[in-house]
Amino acid sequence: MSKDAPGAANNADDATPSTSDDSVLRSLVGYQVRRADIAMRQAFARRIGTPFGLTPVEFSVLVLLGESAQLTHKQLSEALAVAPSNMVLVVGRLRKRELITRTRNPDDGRSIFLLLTEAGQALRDQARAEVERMEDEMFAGVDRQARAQLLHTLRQLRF
Amino acid sequence: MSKDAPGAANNADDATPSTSDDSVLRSLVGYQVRRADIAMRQAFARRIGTPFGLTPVEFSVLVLLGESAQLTHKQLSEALAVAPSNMVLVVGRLRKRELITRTRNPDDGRSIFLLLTEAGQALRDQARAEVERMEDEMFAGVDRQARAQLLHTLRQLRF
DNA sequence: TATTGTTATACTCTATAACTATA
DNA sequence: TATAGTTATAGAGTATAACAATA
Repeated sequence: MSKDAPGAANNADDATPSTSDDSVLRSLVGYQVRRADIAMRQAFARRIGTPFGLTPVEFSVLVLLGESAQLTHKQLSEALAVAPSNMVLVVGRLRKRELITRTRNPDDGRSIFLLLTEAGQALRDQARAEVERMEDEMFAGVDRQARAQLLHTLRQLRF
Repeated sequence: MSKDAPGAANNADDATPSTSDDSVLRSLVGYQVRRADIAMRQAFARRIGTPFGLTPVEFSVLVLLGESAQLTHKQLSEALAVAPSNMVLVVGRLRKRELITRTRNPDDGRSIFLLLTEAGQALRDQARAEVERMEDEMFAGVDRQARAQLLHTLRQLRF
């Protein structure tokens, strides 16, 4: 089916000897997912991380708070698979930049509602637009149907 | 353009409030790839890492050396996107366990050829079989065509 | 007693700089 | 001078244990 892009065979003294491109690693999903993750995190760092001063997790927190106000540390922690102790640090950084504020939960004194400030909303909008441009460019050669199926298949992963 | 995935509104006292499952994060490839990577690394740790004492990179080194004898540190480093200084540590661990051996390159005294021992080959075969079983299970609900297309699309990523 | 947020800490991965020996 | 391997180290990300406040 897929032509599998064989590429030119390498000469023995070629500068690009047998790499992982030829390997059975190529057919392991775990390997390809890891490579894609590395590539996308590097692109994120260059396109969003440096210009906006946001890590992927910080960006995700802004997006989630932009959709549902009054999430708690715990909810963010679970949604993003970040340990509660580490989420405190993430939220602390965003709070110091006045991108989010806190209000106590009136019904349960243990938890704290987090909320985007206007600056937080503005940064979220800019960053999100840039992320979408970035992904469009990275998948420029891939038709939208294949890209949609990629998302669909990844979501079916059992873990 | 994008319909912004409204989803059902959550009750305030719902046990499953708006998580990333409802979020626009769901439609970002970078986010889904990262989730898949985390899931597959956890599964790898449980199924291969602990029983065989191998990290994903160590496993990949064994696979590459199993296919092309006499690779160098530099070649492994480039193929697996691991810094040369860190590859030294990876190879050092495998060497201490006598899974690989070293022979000097007779044509260039600077580089060193790495080679699987018999124990290294045996471990590689066992680990690789287990990895394939693991992936089959994790993609049990996904037809083989979709799984093949997943690999194909991931490989098309531009970075 | 259990849960939320928090602090402190350790551990792994990754990145960078500098050194050696060979070319 | 350039390259392969190596050492040491610093940083980021992640994981764990313990604690205070609240339920």
